[in-house]
Amino acid sequence: MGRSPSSEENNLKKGPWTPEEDQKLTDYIQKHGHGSWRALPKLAGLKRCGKSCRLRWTNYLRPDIKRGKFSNEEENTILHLHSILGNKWSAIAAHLPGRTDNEIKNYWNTHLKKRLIQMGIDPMTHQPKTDLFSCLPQLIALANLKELLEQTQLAHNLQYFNLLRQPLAIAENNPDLATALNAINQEPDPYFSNNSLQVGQERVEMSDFFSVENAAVAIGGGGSQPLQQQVPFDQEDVVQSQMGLINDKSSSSTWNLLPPLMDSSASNNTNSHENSSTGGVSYGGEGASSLNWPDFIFEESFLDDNLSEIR
DNA sequence: AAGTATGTCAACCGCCATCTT
DNA sequence: TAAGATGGCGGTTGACATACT
Repeated sequence: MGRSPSSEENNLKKGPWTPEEDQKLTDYIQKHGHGSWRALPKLAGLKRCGKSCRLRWTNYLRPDIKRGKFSNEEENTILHLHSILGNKWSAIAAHLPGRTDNEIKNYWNTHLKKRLIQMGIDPMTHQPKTDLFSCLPQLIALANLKELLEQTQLAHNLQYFNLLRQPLAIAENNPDLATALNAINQEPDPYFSNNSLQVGQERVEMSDFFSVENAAVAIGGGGSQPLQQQVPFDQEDVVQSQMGLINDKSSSSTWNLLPPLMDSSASNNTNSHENSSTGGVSYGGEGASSLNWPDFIFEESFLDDNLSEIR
């Protein structure tokens, strides 16, 4: 293990390759193959480390390297594979004949990544970015609620609420439950008694509340709305919203996880050739303003990830 | 025309996995 | 089995080109 001695330690050359060096390296490899990269520089008459030679050959001098602009198909392949593989540039390069991992990595960092960011898509997850700032009030409210739950054992007390809301009718037909209820009611409870509930330092009368939602407001949901309406308790609703299946602003979920959809009627005319060449998928730049989300958002992997969470 | 900002990409660095002894 | 050697990978840097003021 351990790293090999640096170039400076061995008085080896660094920096850009000269045409003469390129020629020496190419000539040697074409004659003898690269063999051991460590031994190669000496045999080829180069004052470079083996690693530098390997890099120069694999990324630049190799005869099968395709140079020039990436095609739309290549871009789409990179985007698709990156959504599956992440920053596995060599694995992605394996699917793009003639392209090197370094080239793909550079292209990703200088073009594709920026484009996704502009589209409001997280370049790492390939999913629409959540806007933390717009969610801040809800997040703070949730944090407050969590703290209160821990402090007052509210969760424990909510069980009493639920029992008190429904039990008698059920218990009539269920002797075991009736017995259990009796047992519970005989135990003095520090938080709930005499139809009132201890919430932090305050005692709240049960008659003020008929639902858990109202209780949530009372303990500092932070707004005029019931907390249930401020946070996406319905996970499926959120996922559907993420996938663009719900565009109804009156939906109970107020977390808008998608960046605003844009009207593409104008750009459709000017970029129809690009879209047609990419199977209707437009990844950004001038083609980014599509009314619909790019197809890769709806790919199986994306859907599976999200749907599995709510299963 | 000159200076500055920004973009691009070849090359390097350091880490890790695998191979060899 | 341990330790060194080697190749490969991903992140980062810095020189150069281009755009902007």
